[in-house]
Amino acid sequence: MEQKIKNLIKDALKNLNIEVSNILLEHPEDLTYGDYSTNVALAIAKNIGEKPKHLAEKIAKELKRLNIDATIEKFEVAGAGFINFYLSRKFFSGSVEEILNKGFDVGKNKILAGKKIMVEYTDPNPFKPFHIGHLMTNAIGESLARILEHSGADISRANYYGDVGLHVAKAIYGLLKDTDLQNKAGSHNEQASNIGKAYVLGAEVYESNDFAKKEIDEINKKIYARSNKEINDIYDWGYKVTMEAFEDLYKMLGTKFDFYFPESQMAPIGEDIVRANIGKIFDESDGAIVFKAEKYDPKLHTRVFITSQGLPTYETKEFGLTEEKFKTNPSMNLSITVTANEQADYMKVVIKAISLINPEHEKKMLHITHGMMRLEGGKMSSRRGNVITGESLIRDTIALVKEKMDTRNLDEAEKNKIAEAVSVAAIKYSILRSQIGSGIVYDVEKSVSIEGDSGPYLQYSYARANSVLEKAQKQNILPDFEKLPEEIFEIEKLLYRFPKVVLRSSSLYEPHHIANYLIEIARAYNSFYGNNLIVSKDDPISSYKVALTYAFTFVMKTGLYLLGIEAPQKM
RNA sequence: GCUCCUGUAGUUCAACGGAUAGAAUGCAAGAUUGCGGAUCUUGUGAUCCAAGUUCGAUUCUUGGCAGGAGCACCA
Repeated sequence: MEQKIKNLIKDALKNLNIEVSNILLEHPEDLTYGDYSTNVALAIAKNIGEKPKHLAEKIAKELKRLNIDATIEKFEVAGAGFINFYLSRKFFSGSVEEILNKGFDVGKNKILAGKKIMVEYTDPNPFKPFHIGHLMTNAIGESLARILEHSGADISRANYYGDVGLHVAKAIYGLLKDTDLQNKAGSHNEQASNIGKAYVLGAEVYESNDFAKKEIDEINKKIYARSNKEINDIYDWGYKVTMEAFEDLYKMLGTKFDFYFPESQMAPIGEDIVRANIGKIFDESDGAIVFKAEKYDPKLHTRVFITSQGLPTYETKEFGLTEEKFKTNPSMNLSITVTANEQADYMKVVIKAISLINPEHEKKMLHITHGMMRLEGGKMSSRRGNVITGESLIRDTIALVKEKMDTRNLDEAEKNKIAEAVSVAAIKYSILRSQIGSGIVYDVEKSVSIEGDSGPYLQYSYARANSVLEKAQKQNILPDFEKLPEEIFEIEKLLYRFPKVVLRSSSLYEPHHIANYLIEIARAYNSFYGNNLIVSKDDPISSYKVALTYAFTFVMKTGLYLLGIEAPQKM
């Protein structure tokens, strides 16, 4: 449709002997301005030396002479020189029919067809708590992965985790000091939670107590060397249960990773590359191997790649990770890493270094950063340990959802499943509703109690539409396009725009456009629902309203899927 | 001190350089003998400041002010 209108405008301009390479056609924000709008007259008026409005009138006149089919109801000149197009009843019923044909494939496009893209996100470390920052990265990464997939990309999901390092030593120190925390009686979630506590304990004394600090450094060396049986046993157990606990969370959050990259294996790969380039790209400074990025870009800074003690830093490991990613996926077109924005500058330095060694890799790397997730009450730092864990946040949210739920025809298992889906929706929607760059303040109470701008509201709209369809099925009213209403409902004017919203989210790597769009269609559908009796034997257009309801459910469920949110039939 | 990000209704967020700056929530008023009241309808209310570019700036540029993040052996 869009192309059709563009061609029409092009033809009209040609008749006026005007050549324009790029015609901007957009959906006006305000539906009263029509379904499509172009500003060509405004854009070219100056070059041609005419008043925009006058030129718009001329173009409109020319459009009128062209053969326009029945999908366009009318068009008119408005404002400073816009030409607005109003689509017809026929177009909208056709678009609803198209959505029904596509089903859950609605909104798919092929702009990334044939592209292999890896998305790395979440990245929690074994032995450390999975905190709400990980939850945020996961929500964003999973949504991006699904959106890009919907655009035809061949997506793989990757997880990078610190299986060795000081944080492990801190946790093991804690476990050695407080052996109760080694209790293996509970579920792996409970055991992982104890290990998290042990980490907090170790992290605290590392800062405050020099003696403990030395002890932890010793443990760290023993972990690397695997020289102590007791430490090895604790390590193997702790590694296993914390990783298992993460998998439980991923399952609940709807993520399945294809690749796991452990830091311990990335480090030597990176170290080889760094050491091979000392004197060329890397310099020695105070006994450490550093990269002076400011030599190449004044906005960057120097970072240590190998410490004066000879240990590779995170920078070097990232180097190895990049190498490994491209090695395991030779034909990869793009490697996306999602992290919090505190790593933005650090990553720029690393990527700069990579560009000097392997410019091909650098061109295919994209770092997407997001703001902090905060709760009422301020800061959190995983190093200091005063964190809110992802699991506790979900648990608290579930408790609140259960209080609010209408439990009439549900058994306990079903109820739990739905409460879980609603809670995950509440959290994910709070994260994905706004631009990912800036931080969010998450208020558990509000995320579920807010009406009208929340994940649960979207799910509720979907579930209610499903009830309508159930009733229609019972009365044997099937979707049909024979008899059409005269009125064009707002919901119809929004539903056909879904593919364009997906396209936008996908090309800008911004999930929030979909979140905002879903709120719009939920509101429009609820309004339609409130003002119309949809299922009615006596109403000749009931079949069309049922078709419209089906279309809404397809778009809503697909949209929620792209945000990583489940849409239960009932709730 | 330097670098990056963000400043929009009371609050939380939108707006590919375009029209009367959209929603949600809050507040005020109203609807429901129908399909799920976690609903619907109406009203209320905002671009941090100052210059510049442009036919047109919330958007781009510069300078302030305010908040967040980062800046050498942590990740």
